[in-house]
Amino acid sequence: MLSISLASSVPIHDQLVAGLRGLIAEGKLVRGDELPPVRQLAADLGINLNTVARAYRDLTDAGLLASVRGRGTIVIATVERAAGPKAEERKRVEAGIAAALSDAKIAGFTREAIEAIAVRQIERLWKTP
Amino acid sequence: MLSISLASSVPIHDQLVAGLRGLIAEGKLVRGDELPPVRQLAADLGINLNTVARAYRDLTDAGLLASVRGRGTIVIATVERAAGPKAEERKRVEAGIAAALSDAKIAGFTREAIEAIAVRQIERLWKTP
DNA sequence: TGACAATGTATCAGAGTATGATACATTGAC
DNA sequence: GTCAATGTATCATACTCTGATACATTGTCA
Repeated sequence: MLSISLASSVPIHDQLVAGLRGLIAEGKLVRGDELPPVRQLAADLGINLNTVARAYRDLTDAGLLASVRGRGTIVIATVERAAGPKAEERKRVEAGIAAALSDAKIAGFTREAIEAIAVRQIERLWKTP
Repeated sequence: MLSISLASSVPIHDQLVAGLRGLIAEGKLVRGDELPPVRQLAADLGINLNTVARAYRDLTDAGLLASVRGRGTIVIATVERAAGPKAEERKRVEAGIAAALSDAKIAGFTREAIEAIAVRQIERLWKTP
């Protein structure tokens, strides 16, 4: 369900955060779901338990997860929020998309190719099943 | 023309690389343009010249810039490439877009909002003036 | 009720990276 | 040919990532 790359320059815990955020965004993890214990996930991925704990803590601080010592970690994020995104979040999101698209442009992607990729991913994330 | 955030967790030289890639992708920097000397750009941004040099070197290694000792640094990237993007680049680009969109989804963006943002940015980058 | 397993958290160490201060090498102009 | 301008190399310091290990909390079950 989750995969990481030890060769990548992006920190492992950031890869985990991105992966878990992706699962939540896709709806594969919903409010109330239990996450695997840090030791189990760490063993499955061949990394240290502290690295998984770091990712859990980051997402807990971000308000997406909740951890209780002795019990475990669950998802508390709800994708549909009552209030819309804040200005700060909008800025961050736009910057992230701009960086990805700039990269695509320089890499030689045509407008049609990048539009296809974007549309497909948006449909995958925002589809109403 | 370029701005950085010292408070951000992303390294300064990576911010510079992203910013310069963005300028190249937008066409504000084209093949042959001279970049400011590392000392000048460093002074303008209030950072060390090594940090700017690092960004220049990264982009030189990526084939976007060319530096000559004593002369300066110029842009050699051409946005329109003869060959299409490689599979590895496609994977990287898709991962970047997926991360940005997942972030947007969890932040509460609606499909319409994120589509508008994506379309606007794609048009800005790929417009044919 | 008490012992124990399961789970998250804290502490510390080693390796790597980012940033900066400083010195060096190369180019071109006068 | 000297000198200013520019990129590059070297070294130091602080910070971060990852991991090894120990601790604290929760719940179960005999």
